[in-house]
Amino acid sequence: MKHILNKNTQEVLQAAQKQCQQQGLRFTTKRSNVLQLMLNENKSLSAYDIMAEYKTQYNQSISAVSVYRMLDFLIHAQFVHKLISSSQYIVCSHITCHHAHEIPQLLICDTCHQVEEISIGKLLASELEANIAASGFKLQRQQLELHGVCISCQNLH
Amino acid sequence: MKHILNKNTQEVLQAAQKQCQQQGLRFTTKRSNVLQLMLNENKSLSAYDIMAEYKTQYNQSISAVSVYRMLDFLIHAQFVHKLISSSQYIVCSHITCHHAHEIPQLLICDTCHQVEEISIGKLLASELEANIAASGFKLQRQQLELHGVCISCQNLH
DNA sequence: GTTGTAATGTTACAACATTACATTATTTTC
DNA sequence: GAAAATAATGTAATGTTGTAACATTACAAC
Repeated sequence: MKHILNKNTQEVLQAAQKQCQQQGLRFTTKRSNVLQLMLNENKSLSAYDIMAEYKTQYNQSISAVSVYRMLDFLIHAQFVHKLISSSQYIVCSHITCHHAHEIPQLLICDTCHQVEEISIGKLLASELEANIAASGFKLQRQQLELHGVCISCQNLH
Repeated sequence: MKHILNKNTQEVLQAAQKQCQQQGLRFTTKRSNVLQLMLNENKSLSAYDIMAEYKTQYNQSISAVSVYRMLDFLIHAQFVHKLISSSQYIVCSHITCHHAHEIPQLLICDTCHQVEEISIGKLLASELEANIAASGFKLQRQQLELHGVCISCQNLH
């Protein structure tokens, strides 16, 4: 299944703001700045990367704790994914989409840190779940993170 | 597919020793101790857990650095898996098996830290790979980590 | 404007991991 | 078997990621 992906940063920011309004969440300047910063970088970033970039781009110091809190907010609002496997953070590719979010399957390039987000097909998802249910196991986090090298980095050598 | 799983600790240790001999790897006392310790605990452990357990079980202090080095060794020898998502380590369930290792699918219980290792079916694996190959992405780490609650912990409430 | 709640700041620290260099143990070579 | 080479382990310092506890500031509701 192919989705319409994020267009420009402004559009995504406006969509985010609108969604927050509708849900009664505060889309503060700093939260918006962090999201904007992450949209500009086209790759996953650590919390400390974000802290440094914030300082650079907005000429204002921000503490690590604040970054983590803003990331928590953005994750709960479903604007950002945490990559557990690399302790990094990336904007969700589907902020401007309106369909329900499926199990995200994240292809993480270990060379350039770009992340491609594809949704796992319904069939595949149900097979995986059946495979798991056989053990009586109850899934919590539904997110597949797969590490490798993206097509651009393969071509570089 | 169901495999014969590890039997008792002694048997696994002997199998490990034999495999090291065949490959010219040194299965030192401390490496063996660490593996034994991990076999005794029926759950995943952090490097610092292992350090503490080592002290308790062998009445000898060992540094974090050494633990990490021994874990590296055990991982390369394919005796141990690293759970990226929780920064913990667990003995591979297939040390005494002789078939080629398939993509491990690890069901990690977030309550008791027990890990069930099931091998992903060939069909499912090829579907996943096809899904990924469509993006030109080249997989590196082939390990699926799935978090949830195991059947025993569900029954406890 | 006062008050209550949410957001952010500050400080301290916990947990996980690596680097650099020293020392010890084992193997190899002669 | 002694010297040299290599592998394993020890020690100290530090880097990275993340959280806890509490203070302060900003904003919304009344």
